[in-house]
Amino acid sequence: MITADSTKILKFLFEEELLSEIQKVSQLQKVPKGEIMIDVGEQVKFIPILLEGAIKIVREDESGEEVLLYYVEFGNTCAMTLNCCMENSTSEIRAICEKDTSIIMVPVSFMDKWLVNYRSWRNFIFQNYQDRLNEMLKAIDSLTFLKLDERLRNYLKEKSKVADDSTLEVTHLDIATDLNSSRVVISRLLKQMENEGEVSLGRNTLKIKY
Amino acid sequence: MITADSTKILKFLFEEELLSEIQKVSQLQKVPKGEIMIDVGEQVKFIPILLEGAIKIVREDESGEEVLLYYVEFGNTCAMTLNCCMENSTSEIRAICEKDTSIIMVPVSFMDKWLVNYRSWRNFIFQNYQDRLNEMLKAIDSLTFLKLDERLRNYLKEKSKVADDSTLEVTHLDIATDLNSSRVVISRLLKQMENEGEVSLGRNTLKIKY
DNA sequence: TGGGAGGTGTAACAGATGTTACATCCATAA
DNA sequence: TTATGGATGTAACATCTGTTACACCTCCCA
Repeated sequence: MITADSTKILKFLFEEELLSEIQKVSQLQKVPKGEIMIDVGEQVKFIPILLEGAIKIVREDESGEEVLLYYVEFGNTCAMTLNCCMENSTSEIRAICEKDTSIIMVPVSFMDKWLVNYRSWRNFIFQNYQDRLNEMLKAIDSLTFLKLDERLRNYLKEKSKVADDSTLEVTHLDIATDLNSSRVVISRLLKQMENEGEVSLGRNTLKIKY
Repeated sequence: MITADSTKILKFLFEEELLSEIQKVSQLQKVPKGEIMIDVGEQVKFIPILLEGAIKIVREDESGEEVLLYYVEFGNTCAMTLNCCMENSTSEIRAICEKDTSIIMVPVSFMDKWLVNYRSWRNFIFQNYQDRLNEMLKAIDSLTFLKLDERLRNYLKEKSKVADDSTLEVTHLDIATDLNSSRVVISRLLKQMENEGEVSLGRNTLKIKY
């Protein structure tokens, strides 16, 4: 059970009746920046809907190497998670809070009933699957067709969009991890970009200039 | 309208009543090996369900470079296509017949009604979204974490599984295109694999030894 | 206040992949 | 039969990315 106020900002997504159902059965969770919300191998029994903040979704292989897949923002859910909560399998991805975040947790048991009863719920679920497929496609494009310098540019642009700030608080190592590269390589490329006037660099910060 | 026989082999997926609805409203299409079924930028107004054969799904960038995403086989549909037929957008991918193929084309207008009325249809659609997301994840893993020689091995294994034959009819250029690499590089790696006894090479053919 | 941990800069080198160039081989159409 | 185009083999080289090593800086805590 959560307050009606919490769900009100989702009224552009769901009809009144569904909103009050959501409100009745869900829990509100606040997760601070940097915290791992869902980790690889965990069971998930809730459908998370993002009220505020942003979550970054990361893939990890057996040897512990990572790569950033995409961000989930306000009003969306993570289809990769739907995946595992419907199949009763474990998470293939890690979800990390990029900002302080509030999410509504809907028990997965309502999924099917709402699909039948609410068109808006069907739309929501499908829209999310489609958005996630498109994000994955973008990730594949980037990995396949772009060199690291372009991937880096896109990464910084996207990250600054999510942060809504052209100054980012990141280390070169953070970036290297997200791009599955190495710190030295990222430092090299960033220095080049600085020389070209694309960014300015500082300890733990980086400003994108337009 | 198609014959009842055509849909009978899908009875492990759908209940009797839905099967007969499908039969009433669908069209059967046969597409020969090598033909492009759906191309980038095309509108799709049918949900394709594969009865026989296999389809390979390929991503292309603006400059015409390609990469293989995954195969769709018997009893499945292509979620990337669902995507575009539901949103009324155009296809982001190309679908090419890997073998002679029969598909049922279901008009997209039935999608929503069946979602409400048939649990088996809901399961089918969600299972497909999830399978496709997992295939995309596999593609990302491969592109991110593997060197080209391992990607090549996986590619050959997968292709031989789909063909159900350890002898493949392919040129080195075909392979290079699917992996977004270059012919010379693939020839080099294949020659190495031949020297290690992993494959034997011939003109237009390649046999995988175990 | 001194020392350690983590962040950044840079050079030198290694390995993987892509490119160019050219030879040869095979199948088939003229 | 010969000519042509596509397929393959191979060498030499270019480029991108990763690795290792080390210097130096900043911050914070003992």
